Amino acid sequence: MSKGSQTREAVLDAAVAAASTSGLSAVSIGDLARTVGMSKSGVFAHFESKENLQLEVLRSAVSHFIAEVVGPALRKPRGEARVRALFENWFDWSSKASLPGGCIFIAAASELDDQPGPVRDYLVSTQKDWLATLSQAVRIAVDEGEFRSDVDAQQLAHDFYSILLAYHHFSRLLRMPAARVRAFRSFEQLIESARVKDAAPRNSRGRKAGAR
Amino acid sequence: MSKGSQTREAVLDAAVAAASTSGLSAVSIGDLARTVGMSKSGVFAHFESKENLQLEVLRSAVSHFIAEVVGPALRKPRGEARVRALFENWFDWSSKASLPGGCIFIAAASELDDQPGPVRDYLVSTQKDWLATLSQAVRIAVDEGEFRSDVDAQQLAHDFYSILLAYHHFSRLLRMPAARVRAFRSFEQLIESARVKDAAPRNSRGRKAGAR
DNA sequence: GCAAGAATAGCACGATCGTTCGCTTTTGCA
DNA sequence: TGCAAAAGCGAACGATCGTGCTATTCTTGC
Repeated sequence: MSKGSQTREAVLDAAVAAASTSGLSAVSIGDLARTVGMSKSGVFAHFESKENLQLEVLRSAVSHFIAEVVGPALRKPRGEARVRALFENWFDWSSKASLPGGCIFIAAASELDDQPGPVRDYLVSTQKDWLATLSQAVRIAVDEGEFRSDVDAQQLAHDFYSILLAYHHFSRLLRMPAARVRAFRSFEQLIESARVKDAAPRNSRGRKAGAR
Repeated sequence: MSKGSQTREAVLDAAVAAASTSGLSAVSIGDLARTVGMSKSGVFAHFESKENLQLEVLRSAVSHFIAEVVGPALRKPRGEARVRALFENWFDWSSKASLPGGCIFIAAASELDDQPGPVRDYLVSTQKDWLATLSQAVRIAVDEGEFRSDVDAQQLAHDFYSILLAYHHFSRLLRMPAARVRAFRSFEQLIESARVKDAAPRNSRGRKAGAR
């Protein structure tokens, strides 16, 4: 890797960390230069504009997200295991050290929701991709016979998302230690209610056979 | 009301609206002065500092919230009706015209969650109050015999909150028309699972008498 | 209707913002 | 090893930020 893209990545890493705590637009190029030990113009030269810097920050975060959350989960077996991995990896990602302010996408979401432009557009597209990935994993679990066939995959993905949003809110703003427990309790409850109930054959409602 | 506090309120109303879309710290005194048709120093004179202005913006939003959400709900009968009113009023509040960027507390929450200081402190205290109000209403519904006695009031309040957070996220960022439907579906499901089930007496688990 | 006091305007300040430009240093390939 | 290209620096720009200070204008109680 050339020297240029090397420092460029260092700058982006610092910018991602800063943006997760202070927000995308609050990260100034001057601050950024100071934390990486460069001149303002030296930093600026790597990005044609501040808007482009913000885009690159999100892009960098996305590729980390894919490498640390989506990738490992896709290596898990199809079905509930993969759904769990997606959620748990996501959870870990949002509280890892390199994101001192929590999940940068959640922070960016409420910052950009009324700021039209390419940065918002990109964020929206990544969030749609992520929602699609989640509901796709749920649909696979249905196909594999682990989740009930009447499970609404999109609604379940939506519910997973809402758990993480609440965790973010309660743990970061209110510093509630119970937030993590509550989040996983809600998650387990959702999984439980989606599962095919093998142990309750007395139930009178029609059910598909227990798959494999 | 004196002329002073009159314009002061006009400034605050404009500031609340602006903060709901752009965030508290993105609202500059210059912009504010322009929208209300005053000079920068004229606006500034009403607040000793920008930090104080932000505090007053939140305080103003809180008193509106109490007047439009909490107050009317407390006038409803104790029990499920009041719980419903709290949630629905909250929902309406977060999408009313004077808050073009949605619920200002949710916006402020993710903006301030890593910015220590009096503004954050105030926001945290109001959010704790609101959570307490919600779970108190749930507890009353339990006492009245409308909700099951094993309902975890805090968890339910937490779940209500998470529905609204998700609604905010999906409707504002992703502009999903289905967000509202999903939110109310989740809400009804929570209410349903909290309700005392009069129509299912065959259930073997111990239950209290059907209370009035 | 006038005087006292509140409300607002005008101007200036230092700081910081994103951005540009010309120059120097460093890098990497022939 | 030499040299073109890449990378980084330093200074400066216009704009805007929050915040003072001093006038001037407007409100309000008598």
